[in-house]
Amino acid sequence: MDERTFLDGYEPAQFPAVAVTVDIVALTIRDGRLHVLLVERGGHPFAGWRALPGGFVRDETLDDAALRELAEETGLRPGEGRLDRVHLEQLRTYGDPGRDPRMRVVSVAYLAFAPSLPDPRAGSDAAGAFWAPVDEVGELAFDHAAILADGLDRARAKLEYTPLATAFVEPEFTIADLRAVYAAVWGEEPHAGNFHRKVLSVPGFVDSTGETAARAGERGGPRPRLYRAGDARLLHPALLRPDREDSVR
Amino acid sequence: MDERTFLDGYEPAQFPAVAVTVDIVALTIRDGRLHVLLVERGGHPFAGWRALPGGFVRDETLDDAALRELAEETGLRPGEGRLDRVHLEQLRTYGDPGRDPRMRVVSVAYLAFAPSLPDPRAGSDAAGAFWAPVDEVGELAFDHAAILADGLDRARAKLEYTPLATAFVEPEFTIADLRAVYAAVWGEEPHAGNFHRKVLSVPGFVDSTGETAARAGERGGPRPRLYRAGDARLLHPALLRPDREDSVR
DNA sequence: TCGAGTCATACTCACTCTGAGACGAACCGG
DNA sequence: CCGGTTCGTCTCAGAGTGAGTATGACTCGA
Repeated sequence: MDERTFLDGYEPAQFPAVAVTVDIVALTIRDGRLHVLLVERGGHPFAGWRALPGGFVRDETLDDAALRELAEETGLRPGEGRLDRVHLEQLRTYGDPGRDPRMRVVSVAYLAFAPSLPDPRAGSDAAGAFWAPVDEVGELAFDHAAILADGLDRARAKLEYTPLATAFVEPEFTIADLRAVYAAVWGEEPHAGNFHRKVLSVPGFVDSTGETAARAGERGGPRPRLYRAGDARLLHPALLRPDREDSVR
Repeated sequence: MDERTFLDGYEPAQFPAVAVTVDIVALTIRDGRLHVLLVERGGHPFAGWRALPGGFVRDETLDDAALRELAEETGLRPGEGRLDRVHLEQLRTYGDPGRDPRMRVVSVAYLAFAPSLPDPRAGSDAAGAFWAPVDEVGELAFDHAAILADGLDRARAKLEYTPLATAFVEPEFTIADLRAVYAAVWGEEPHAGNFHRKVLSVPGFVDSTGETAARAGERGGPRPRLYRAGDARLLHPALLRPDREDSVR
């Protein structure tokens, strides 16, 4: 029997019934604080609980499913306006039996980073979607609290060695804008002078536009220079976090 | 309707039919070269091709499924002998429609690191399993070449900032053993003196046993000291690879 | 219009980490 | 016993680091 004949007669039947979903950890910065996109669940199970946005995978790639769900929950369309500037990457897959009481559900979690997006309008699966500060999230449905924690860990780590921070700011930004991203995600303010020196010394992190902001900050100071994201994919040398003593355990 | 009533009447039916599998990128070092565990496929599709070991997920966690598949393909049992020293971590999930011609298959890939394991005996799903040097792998079935490439990238990167290298060596090892791991995975020999200094200066990377190897190497030299893996989970400072100019693109 | 406060940017300084090389002693095979 | 190899240590110059200071451009409110 050759491969053609085999495939024509193939009967996809005796594998366990499993549903595959995507869940999104969408992060943005509003008012200097890190926020995550949540939905309030309308139906069982966990009716009324907060949860990460997500849904079943259709006849599409996993990446496309994540982008579609993100678009549905925020009310924006892929490629429309600000949504095409979103950075999306696969985080991890969660598939413990029993994580969903209905049936076996394997969920591919995605991590999304975006400049401040408008307030979302409700999608079809959710009674409502909204941005919540990550330090005021509280309990979440399913194992979503663990997924969010993994997403935050990943985001904090990737700020160190990738130009990820540029995904949180407008296309033209100042060094201070970038510093505010690090402060919000890491929860501590980097030393302004050293941060400035390091960002400019890493090849390909930022490109100067030659322009200067039209106005200074609200509280004064000189008008800062404007930069665009460079073409680096990895920061070399990295911008390491101030000493964390969590290296051992 | 409360949640109990909802769940009792829940009918898992109208989600798309998807199969979930695990695929394993199992790496080890033999004769100073990095090897990956492969199987030769017995049945269609890709009959006769080489592939990564893997199989369907049963009523078990994804991690357990990966461990079970690894045990089946190597002929070792979990917890038996050397297999309990294997380091196993989730790599990434691959789910493009069409990656398997039979049906929609979402595959959760795992990365395994082990000290040199005995030659495997064939599992049930595979006509045979064997270790192949990673630089002589050639074409693989499905999208397994891409999975392997992602796994190698991850392994090379994790050597820098985690004590992963200790998973490739015996419980008691010399600094030179460790250096050989870095040389095999990175493809270049680190500077012996500097490597020695850095390994010993990173807190928690290795602990001295106080012992000395019974014999020196085949080609002479003093008898090296023996070490055990320390309790660090992250290396601080990291052992960075010699300059790679792939940071930009 | 003026003064106090804020901030971008540049610079200094002491310290640490790094790569490259050198060296002596221990140990191998022949 | 000898030549060659390796372990472990040391040195040195250069790069990167955190912490602090300095200057002048800008804000707001008096």
